[in-house]
Amino acid sequence: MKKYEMILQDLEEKIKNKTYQENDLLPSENELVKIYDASRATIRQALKIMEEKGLIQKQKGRGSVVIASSKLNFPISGLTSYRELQDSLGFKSETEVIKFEKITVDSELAALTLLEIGTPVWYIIRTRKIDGEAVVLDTDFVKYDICPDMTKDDVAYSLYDYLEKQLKIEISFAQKEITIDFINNEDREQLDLNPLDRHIVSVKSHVFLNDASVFQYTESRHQVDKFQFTEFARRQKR
Amino acid sequence: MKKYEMILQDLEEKIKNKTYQENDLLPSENELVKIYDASRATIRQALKIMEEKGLIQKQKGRGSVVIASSKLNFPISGLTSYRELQDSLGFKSETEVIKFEKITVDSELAALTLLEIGTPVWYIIRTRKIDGEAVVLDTDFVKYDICPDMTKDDVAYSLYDYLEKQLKIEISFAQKEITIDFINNEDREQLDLNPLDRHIVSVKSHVFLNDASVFQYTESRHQVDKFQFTEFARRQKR
DNA sequence: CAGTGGTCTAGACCACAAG
DNA sequence: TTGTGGTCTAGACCACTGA
Repeated sequence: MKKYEMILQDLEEKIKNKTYQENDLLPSENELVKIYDASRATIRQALKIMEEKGLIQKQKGRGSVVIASSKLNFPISGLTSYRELQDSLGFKSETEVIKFEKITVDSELAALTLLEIGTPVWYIIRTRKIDGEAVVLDTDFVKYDICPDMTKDDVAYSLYDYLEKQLKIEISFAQKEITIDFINNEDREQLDLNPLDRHIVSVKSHVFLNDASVFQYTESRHQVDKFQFTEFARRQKR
Repeated sequence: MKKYEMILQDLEEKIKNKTYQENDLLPSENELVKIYDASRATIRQALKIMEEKGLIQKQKGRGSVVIASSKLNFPISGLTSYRELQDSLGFKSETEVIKFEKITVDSELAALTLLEIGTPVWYIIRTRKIDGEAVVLDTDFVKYDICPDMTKDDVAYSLYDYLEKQLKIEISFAQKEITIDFINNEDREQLDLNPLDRHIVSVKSHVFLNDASVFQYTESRHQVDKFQFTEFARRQKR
């Protein structure tokens, strides 16, 4: 393991431990240099990541404050898959695979997915049940060439788990869009919706690999009262 | 201006210019060292920021690819205020200040805002109109001590503009939560809602200063069909 | 004032991608 | 094999904070 990762891990542990408490200052960078026998640049790399994660807030001339994140409810934000989310919250959940087939991108689909016309893709539709109630409808288009041997069972568990852990594919970033759409016939068919509801939350994502190519397009449709999205956001300097 | 900021600005300009086109590789870090007469660490600092902004994707052993962001619709994400959003989209918008008064945080409000009981705060309610239609209802609690001289006119234009540009307050980060709530009486009163709608999008934010203290709590309630949220998210390594 | 984090330099070795 | 980005070092000066 890299040195800055070890330092990072140790500092995170000590924050969980309450060795460093909320609103305390961490040891100064120069002290951390001595503690971990590392250069200041290496220490700063670890601290940078902690700042991005929302664990500390650095202040020039003062030090690094441990952020009172326990006051805040939730992991923090980012690109999180359904299973990870459920695991972290401890809900019982099931996935039903409605459709699992190989198709080819046509012109209409190309505009939606940003994949090129003619690209073979897996076309996957799944419902997600929590406590027996179908609350999420997922539609996925995944580049076939990346994962030709994928099976129905793999996607029933977790698509991301299969791609990242089994195939060691490196997912790099995603562009997401959240909007509120009208409920359509398929939503009614597949989900357990309140008859009075007219709307559904739609989360559309383009997911990219390390080489900056699109490899997946997903739409997740969530029952409105089961939906929650949290984000830790740093203010952009312009 | 700092050296890495100048390099950053120049590279961003050259991407907008199409000097460096989408899916092209930037010059290598060692070439950039020569071009800008800087150390590699300084070059890397500029590139790091570009990667975080979603402008480039770095690849070990290959180089830095310019991301095809023009395929994607929208600025990118982050903590964005209403006026900035409207400016960037070129909509005509008006703000009406419904309430603007000084109150003191009681125990109920303390739990909501994470401010301490007894803290004096500005209590502000505003509606946002686009093309004459009231679509957003904002409720703000802002620490009074930070901005005692604030006026109704300041918040009618833009709260963030006043705090950041006039008072030079440095907003550091925010924790946001998006949920779908039931429409309440105040929503009906203040917003131009479809009578058939039962739900509204609620965006709740705790906003923090550089010293990691809460200084504002905001709830924005958006008419469902006018709401859109986009995010550029990098995959977290665990 | 002393100590902090922010910026910058010049060098080094490594793992990885591509030809 | 060559060149890339990733990691790491040892040093330096600066602007800022708080006593």
